[in-house]
Amino acid sequence: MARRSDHSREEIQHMAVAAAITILNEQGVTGLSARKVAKSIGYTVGTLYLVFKNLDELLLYVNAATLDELHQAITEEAKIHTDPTLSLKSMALAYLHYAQQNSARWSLLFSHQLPDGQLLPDWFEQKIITVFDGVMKPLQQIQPDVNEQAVLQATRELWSGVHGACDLGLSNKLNMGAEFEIEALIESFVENYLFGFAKV
Amino acid sequence: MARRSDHSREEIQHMAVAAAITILNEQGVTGLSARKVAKSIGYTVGTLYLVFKNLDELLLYVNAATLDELHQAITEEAKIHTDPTLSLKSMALAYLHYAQQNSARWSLLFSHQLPDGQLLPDWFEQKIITVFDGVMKPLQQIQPDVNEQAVLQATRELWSGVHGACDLGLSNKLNMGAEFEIEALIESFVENYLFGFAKV
DNA sequence: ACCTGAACACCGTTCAAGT
DNA sequence: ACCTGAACACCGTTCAAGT
Repeated sequence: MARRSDHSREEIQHMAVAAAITILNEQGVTGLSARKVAKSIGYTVGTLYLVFKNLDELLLYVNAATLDELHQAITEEAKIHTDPTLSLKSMALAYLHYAQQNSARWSLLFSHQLPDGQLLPDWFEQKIITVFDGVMKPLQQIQPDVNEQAVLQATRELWSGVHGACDLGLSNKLNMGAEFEIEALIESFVENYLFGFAKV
Repeated sequence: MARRSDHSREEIQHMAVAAAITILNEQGVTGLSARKVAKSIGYTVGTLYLVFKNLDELLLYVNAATLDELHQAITEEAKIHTDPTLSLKSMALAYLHYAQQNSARWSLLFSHQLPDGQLLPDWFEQKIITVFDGVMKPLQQIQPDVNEQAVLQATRELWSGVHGACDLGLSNKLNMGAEFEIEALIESFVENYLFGFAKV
């Protein structure tokens, strides 16, 4: 031991991220720890700190992968429809379904906060922008003459709503009776918001 | 030691909840622990487990107090205006400001999940309903002829949006340029949604 | 009956020491 | 140069023992 060079720095990083995702899926957010990740890739905890600044940095890479998958899940839905309202509705439902099927990863993506008030790195912010861009296009179709700044803001307004509904819905904080379903709520929400957005 | 009876069960519970709130305000969610709460009220950790089933139960009471305060902050705003749209706008802003000023407590309220998939106790669900009731009244004013089921759902649609905007906005996940402000975004969101809600 | 203190099984993070 | 193993300062939770 104590000198192996079985894997490069980058290989260890990738292995760790993959292991973390598996642990998240199997044991949830609270089941994840640096020690478990290290054990699962056959290294000591110390090695993880040779390759990542700390656990937060590892989680950042995990969240980056989640954000990429989320983006893919949403935009795949968008291609099917030519009507922008239908596109946005099915994108919203795709967002919900991704959250339902990957609840631990989805919840880590939004609950994880860097310490102090450290800002997210630029390449991570870029990924967020890319997701919003996918939502923005159908909105531009609906209101082609409005200035870009307004569409940018509307994108965030609409997506905040979809996100909030998924978040509260999946954590049972909407007090939904059996009477109404989260899918129907999200569809109706998108409809109502878009009607207001199209009013100008 | 080992037999004091300085305080009743209920007194220790209240002291613990108050201490937890102070720690949350001073050290944030990650700074809170059962051991710190115990130390701060002058008891051993073990005593906490005589009075609460576990840490989750203590946090539930902390969250109940937060929910009460949130409700009060929101409904105080509602009384000032007679116009329902203005009421809902200022309620949304009151929600945002409470979240900004009590970020640790607000974030615990929504991030805390009971283990397994245990359901929230009835008295806690009742508090959630009470908050939604405050939002529901102005919506009923806007659409007095629509059935209650629809207004119930619209309440959740609207409030999910406000919640999502606060959540993403305060955790810097909206990728807001300096160009637009979270307050303006929330006001515009409420306007757009209500326009769609009033369309029927 | 009430409370403690120590124990158990975990954490994240660091770093001297080994090869 | 790369990795380990042990240490440090923390966790939540339990429970025999003390008064």
